Order: sequence, then structure tokens, then C-alpha cells
Amino acid sequence: MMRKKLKRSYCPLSCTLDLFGDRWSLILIRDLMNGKSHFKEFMASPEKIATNILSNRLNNLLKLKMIETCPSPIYSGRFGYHLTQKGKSLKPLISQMSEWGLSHIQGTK
Amino acid sequence: MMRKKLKRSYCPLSCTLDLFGDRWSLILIRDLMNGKSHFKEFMASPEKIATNILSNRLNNLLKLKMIETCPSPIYSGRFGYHLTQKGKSLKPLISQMSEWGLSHIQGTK
DNA sequence: AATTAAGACTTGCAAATTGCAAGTTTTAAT
DNA sequence: ATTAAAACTTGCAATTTGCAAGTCTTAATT
Repeated sequence: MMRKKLKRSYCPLSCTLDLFGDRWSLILIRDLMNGKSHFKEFMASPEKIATNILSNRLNNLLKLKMIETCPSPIYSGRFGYHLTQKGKSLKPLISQMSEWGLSHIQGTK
Repeated sequence: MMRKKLKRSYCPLSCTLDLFGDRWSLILIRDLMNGKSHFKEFMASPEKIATNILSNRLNNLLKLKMIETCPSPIYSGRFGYHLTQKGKSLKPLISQMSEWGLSHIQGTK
């Protein structure tokens, strides 16, 4: 599991990091924002997440209500994941972080 | 150590997470932005970072040139840490993350 | 000059998390 | 009825974390 003890303090920054301050959660949110919605699609991203981590992070994001499952329009009987309003609200944060990377890290694109 | 293999991909978001996408680095940056500069001061924050982690993260941030050491104006012979221009450029990101926490996480203040 | 103390780390080690490979299960197409 | 693909789960070794205790400077006190 990702982390059990919630809230190291009442600081909003620290609390946010407690929720998804790991190396993978925001990568998934990015993929969801780019229209991905299936397990296989997340696995295809260049960062190469392991299946157990992917499964764990998706469950965590579900628990946090950042994403929801819905019947897949592609694979009948299966379902896909998509961002909730709460998940979508991370857009500015993702953008900010991407922009920082673009302007401060060599070789990003 | 924090992580050895740099760059899971060339995505600016992923690269940024590779640099300081952990539970502590941004907490330290926050403290530095709030004027803290000594080991002891970082330890006094409510999140209660362990000394080995603190030491490790400070070194990482030094290596990344997000912070610099400088002769301490308080303790002669000692030194303090302070943000470089690059470190200060994280301000919008920290703000964005804090604001998100404030408006989406119960009990933050 | 010797002793004490505070600041800043370092080390050791157990516990938790991560990553990789391999195995399962479920639904769907042939 | 078989085969295949998607979506997980399990096992396990390696890495990272967190806590306690110890060390090493420099600074102040006696």
C-alpha cells in the first residue's frame, strides 16, 4: 500500500504530498488528462510502470475520488478509468510542474 | 540515497518528479521559502523529518543547485542553507500545491 | 586549558515500499 | 471448446524509509 498514516501535519502542502506525493500518481493523472483510460494504456507510457504499482495507484486514486470507473466504450463488459471533477482540478498543478521541468531540466520535451 | 536512475522518460512532469517527487523535498523548499535555513530549524517543523532523511535531502537539493550553503549570520563558523534562483523558481508550484490542498483536503490550514 | 554543550551529521538496523517476473482470472472473439 | 487479450494478483529480492543512537565539530563556560 502507498501509505497508511495520513497527515504528518495540517499544512496543505504536506497533506497534498501525503495523498499523491509519490513518483507515479501524477504520471497517471497526466495520462488520464491525455485521454488514456485503460490499464493497458497506462502500461504503455514511456515510464514503464509495473502492474502491481499501477493497480495500487489506481485503487488509491479511486479511494481519494480523483478517478472513477465507468463501463468502457471500447471493451464491452470491461471498464475504464476517468477523472472526476476533483481529479480534473489538478490540471493547473500538473501544468505548473510540467512547465517547471521544461524550463529547468535539460532534455525534456 | 534518494534515487539513482535519472529520467524514466523525457516528459517534463516525469523528470520533475524524478528530481524531487518524494515526500520531503518540497517540504524543505517550503521551509526555506519561509525563511528557515538551519538544520535544527528544519527539524523543528511539524512533519518531524528524521535527521538522516534531512541530511540526504539537503545534499540532493545542493547537488541539484536548488539550494546553496552560506556562512551563517547566526552561528559564526557554521553555515546555513538558502534557496538559489532555481530553488526560488519553485514558488508557483508550491503555491499551487498548497492551494489545492487548502481547497480539497479537510482539516488543512 | 579542560569541560560541557549545542548543532550537524552519520551509522546501524528493522520495517515498509518498490520493481520485476510470473501466475491468475475474467470476458471475448474464433 | 480453444485461444487470446485485458486486468490484476502474488512472490520475492532490492531499495528506501524511519527511528534511535553515536560521532564530530565548533562554541561557550569554568
